Amino acid sequence: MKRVTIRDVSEKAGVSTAAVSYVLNGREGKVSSETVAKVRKAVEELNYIPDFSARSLANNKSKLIGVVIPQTEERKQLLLQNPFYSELVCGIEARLRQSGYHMILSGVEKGEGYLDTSMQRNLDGAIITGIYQESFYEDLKKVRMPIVLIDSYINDSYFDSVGIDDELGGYMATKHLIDNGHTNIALVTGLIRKDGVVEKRFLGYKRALKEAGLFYNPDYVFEHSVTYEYGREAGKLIASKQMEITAAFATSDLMAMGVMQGVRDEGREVPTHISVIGFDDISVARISTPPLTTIRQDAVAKGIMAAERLLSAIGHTEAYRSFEPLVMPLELIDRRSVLRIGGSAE
Amino acid sequence: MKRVTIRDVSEKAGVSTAAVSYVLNGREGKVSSETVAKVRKAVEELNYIPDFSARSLANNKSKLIGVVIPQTEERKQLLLQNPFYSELVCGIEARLRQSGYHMILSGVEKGEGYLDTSMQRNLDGAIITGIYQESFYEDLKKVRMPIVLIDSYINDSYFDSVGIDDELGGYMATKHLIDNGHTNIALVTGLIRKDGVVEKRFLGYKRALKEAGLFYNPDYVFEHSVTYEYGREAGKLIASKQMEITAAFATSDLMAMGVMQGVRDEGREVPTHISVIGFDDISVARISTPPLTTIRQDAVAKGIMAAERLLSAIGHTEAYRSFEPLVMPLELIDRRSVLRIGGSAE
DNA sequence: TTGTATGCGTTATCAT
DNA sequence: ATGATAACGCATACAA
Repeated sequence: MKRVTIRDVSEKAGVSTAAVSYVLNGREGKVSSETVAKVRKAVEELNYIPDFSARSLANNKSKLIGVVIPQTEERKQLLLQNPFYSELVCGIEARLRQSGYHMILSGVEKGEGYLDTSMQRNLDGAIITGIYQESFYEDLKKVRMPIVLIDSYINDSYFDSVGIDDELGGYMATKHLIDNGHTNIALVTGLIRKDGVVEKRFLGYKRALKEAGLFYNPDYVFEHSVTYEYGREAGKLIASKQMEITAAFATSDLMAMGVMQGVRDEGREVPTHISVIGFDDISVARISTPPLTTIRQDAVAKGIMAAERLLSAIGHTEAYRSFEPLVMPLELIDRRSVLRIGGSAE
Repeated sequence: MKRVTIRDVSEKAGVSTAAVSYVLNGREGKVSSETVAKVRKAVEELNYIPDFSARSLANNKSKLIGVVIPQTEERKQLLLQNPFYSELVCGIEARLRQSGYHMILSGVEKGEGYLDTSMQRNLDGAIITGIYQESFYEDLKKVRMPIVLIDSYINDSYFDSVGIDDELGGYMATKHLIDNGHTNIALVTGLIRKDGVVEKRFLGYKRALKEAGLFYNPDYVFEHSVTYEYGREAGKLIASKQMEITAAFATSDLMAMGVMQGVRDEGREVPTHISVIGFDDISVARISTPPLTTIRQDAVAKGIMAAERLLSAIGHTEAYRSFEPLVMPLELIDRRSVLRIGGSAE
């Protein structure tokens, strides 16, 4: 299929390429309505489709957004297995497409930069989730394109960001357990990295403890990787050891599901023997046995808002730095995995 | 950050732009090793990054692959909620990136073409999953780029394809139930569309029935949408009605999970009262209660193979039509959701 | 082996 | 209002 160029259109319509370019880009005010009609007709008949590569070369706009999500360390595959990221991506893509943008979805080798990609592709902007080493963000800044960080506590006014109040979330979860009479509460979590979301949730956990006059016991924190498998392992430990633990706060639903299974592996029941509360409210949380009590955040909405912000930043050149970080709401979803114990009042 | 061009590099190195282009594109044979060294040095020092837009304009190669997956009808969001697609995408992206390609992931409005996108972006190829109207495929062919279809029974030698033997899968699942003494077997499925995968699974279901001398009873097929919700509804019907149904084959795990819940909603148990077998082996199948017996396919591998085939097709210009459709293996994973009933042998 | 010049499709500048 | 024409950055055919 031979490519139809803007020149073909201009010839067919009997006008200049500039005129065609004008009507194609909505600057119809600069051209007579008669010319507009002729051009539209020619475009239609020739089935003209503009070449974004050429366009990008001419004006440095690609209508392309880079979306980065974390990947598994071993197999270098996207972390889409975690439904949380899937939903995020769904939201982003839908919103972007609605405005005529496309999304390049990729992971990034750890330690490697994203500068190459952004420059090669003339990206109009990027949405970054996950947490990377500092040099990664420095690179990003050099490119001078709008960037939205999701779930990042990088404190740099260059970046716009959307997230949740993770500290509050951790507090809410732990408080809920405490309100139900639990005093020996485990924390099951992925690696607690500086400025990461789990660190904040961890902080919230400690705050709730302290507020209730409970001691923080380091032996009660099970920290490893954000996987079902590790959650299960932790669950086994919690259920088997001669510990007084009666409840666990898992910093992600994926892990919470594992914890519940681990508890069962040891012949004990959730919530009869061990109560469990998760974080995220991924779709399986609703359908697990028992249905998981959790802190809900709306991942799809998060993705949509991130895209929204990015698009608006792309529109308003250089004025985009003025954004306040966007903090999305949280909600406690009380299902069946937490048991009220003791005789404590509400 | 001012863009460093090939001209900057050539000047710094004291050679021509052609020389730079040669060493950058691996045609080092055309140039003295001394020049190569000078160029490499200059590239390094200037931190030169080629512009893919320009490259694309000059030689019609974009290093960009279009990946299309189905989307929800109502909200126009990607079907990534279904873990099956997530895994597919993971595999595709990982393999593509490994070869220096990027992926534009998108859904496509129903009825709308993909021709625009492919031409605008100068895509080097595309991977399509899902089933679309004929005109969609016709458009695709016009662009004359390599295309791999996943899970499609479009019979057109232009397209390469990777999939599984869905008929066999349906047969295996149904046969397994029959082998366990079941004779009244329901089918719970999404819309049975011509040339779609579920149609084939449906055919396999009927073949197993016929082979066992069982009658095909249209009242036993529950056909609607591929969702947990509908599965649940069907499960309720199956468990409540005064039917003789003792087992159900759900054409996707997502639905199978729903069926199990629906059965429970009616106060009955899986597999005690109703046996359930699914399809796909998504990750939650392993951790459901009870763990789901299912027909396993490896979605990640499917994605990797699709990407692999596409890349190879891109390499061998126009010779790519010679491919045989790739059929990936299937495996019955026997867990705990199917009960052996009656006194049948084997 | 190396350099020059042209084309790729579009936008934007500048005359007309 | 409209139409030439020069970038944009790279690859490559061709000349040296």
